Amino acid sequence: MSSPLTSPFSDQLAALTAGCAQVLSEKELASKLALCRPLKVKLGVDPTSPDIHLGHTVGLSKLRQFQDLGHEAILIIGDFTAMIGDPSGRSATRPHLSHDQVMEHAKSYQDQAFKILDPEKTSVRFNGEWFGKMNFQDVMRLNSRVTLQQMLQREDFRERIDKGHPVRAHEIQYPIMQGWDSVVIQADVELGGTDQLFNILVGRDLQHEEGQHQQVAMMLPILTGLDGIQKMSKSLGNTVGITEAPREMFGKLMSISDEQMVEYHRLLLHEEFSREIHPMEAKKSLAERLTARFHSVAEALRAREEFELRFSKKDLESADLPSYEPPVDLPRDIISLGVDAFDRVFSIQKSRGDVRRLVEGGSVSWKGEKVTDPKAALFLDGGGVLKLDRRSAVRIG
RNA sequence: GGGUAGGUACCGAAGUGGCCAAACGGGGCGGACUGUAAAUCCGCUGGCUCUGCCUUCAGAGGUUCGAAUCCUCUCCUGCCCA
Repeated sequence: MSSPLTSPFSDQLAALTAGCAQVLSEKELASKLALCRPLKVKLGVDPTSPDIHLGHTVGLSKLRQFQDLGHEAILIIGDFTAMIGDPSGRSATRPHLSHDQVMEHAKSYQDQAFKILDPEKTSVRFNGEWFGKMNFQDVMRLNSRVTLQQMLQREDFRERIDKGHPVRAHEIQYPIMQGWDSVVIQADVELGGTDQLFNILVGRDLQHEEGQHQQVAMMLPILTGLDGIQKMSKSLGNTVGITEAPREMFGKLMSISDEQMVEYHRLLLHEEFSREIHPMEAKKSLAERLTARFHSVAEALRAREEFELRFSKKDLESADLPSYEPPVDLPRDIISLGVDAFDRVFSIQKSRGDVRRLVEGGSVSWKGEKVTDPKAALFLDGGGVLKLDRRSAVRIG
């Protein structure tokens, strides 16, 4: 392929806008592309948690696409903005993070982002670089460029005000800061989820104030999390992390609803979901392909086989389960064993009450036999499989 | 600064002296059914040495045989006024 920058800009336009929920505006993007120079394309991430999940990859993939077409990818790590936390799509103030916490997250964030981006061609900028230097006067000057009324147009602020929920003054700084990032790096394009529209438009306003060309806003659809309702977000516990083990990833993807498959195909595989195939087959294929993307084809296939063995055929005996060796001094009653196994093998803290409920609910089995008596003691000699809940089972001995 | 309404479990929301570990709804978890889908049905949803005991109803004291409920002070939030 010849240098992408020499290709007619219209070729790029179609490819770049594909998959976008909204582009403000395509016309502006077209004229920027017509300049036949690498565009500065900005994507901001806030390291509010240490891991990148599939939801993040939607934007990162789009950024990668720009990169591959010869544009300049600028990944903004919002070490300062993360301390505020984007109030987008939230009905409550975010918990405050310390800068140290944020910087810890930032490192792994960056590493994980490079699983998608080309590290050689990515400029990574921390917005603490400029915000850290600002004094109060600078902050006031910046704030004077926007009006309170503008900030309050944001629907989530409005909503909270209407509901009588507090909106703290620092929260309205968030869009201003995100906008200022664009001014500092002189962004030509900013990518973001549709919930970022307001913030990105503030960026345009500020750029205009500063006499810069305004960035094009490219809004990407937001990936729904595993609950099928809310957006994928670590704090909602509905994510698939890109560093998760193959079988975790595969298993989690198998739990999405049929309706979500359309969206997952479109946003993650960039293709239309075919209704021709049996939904379960389609889902397995989806799970396998995505697992392969972050691991390997072989690992993905193995994850699939494991899944089929374990969950479709329910053959726990042959499944590759983590082994568990209970401490010698641990009582052999089902509750004690369960609590200890959850803790040691899965790093899940369960109370004795939790495990008791699992037992009473009929979830626990030992060597294929249900154990429903919370007082039952297991005779472990000879070993066997201890199933704890839907997803957790261990092999003893 | 003044007035006023509030702060209950993951969330929403009852309860206003004992029958309150706290109704109800949502969410979550488990089971049945399945395709780890959806829908539906059933159970569970503070901790424990579990027919009982312990810690919870913003926080600290107090009244009382007994408090989420009454009193005092403190902290926090909304709304109205300034």
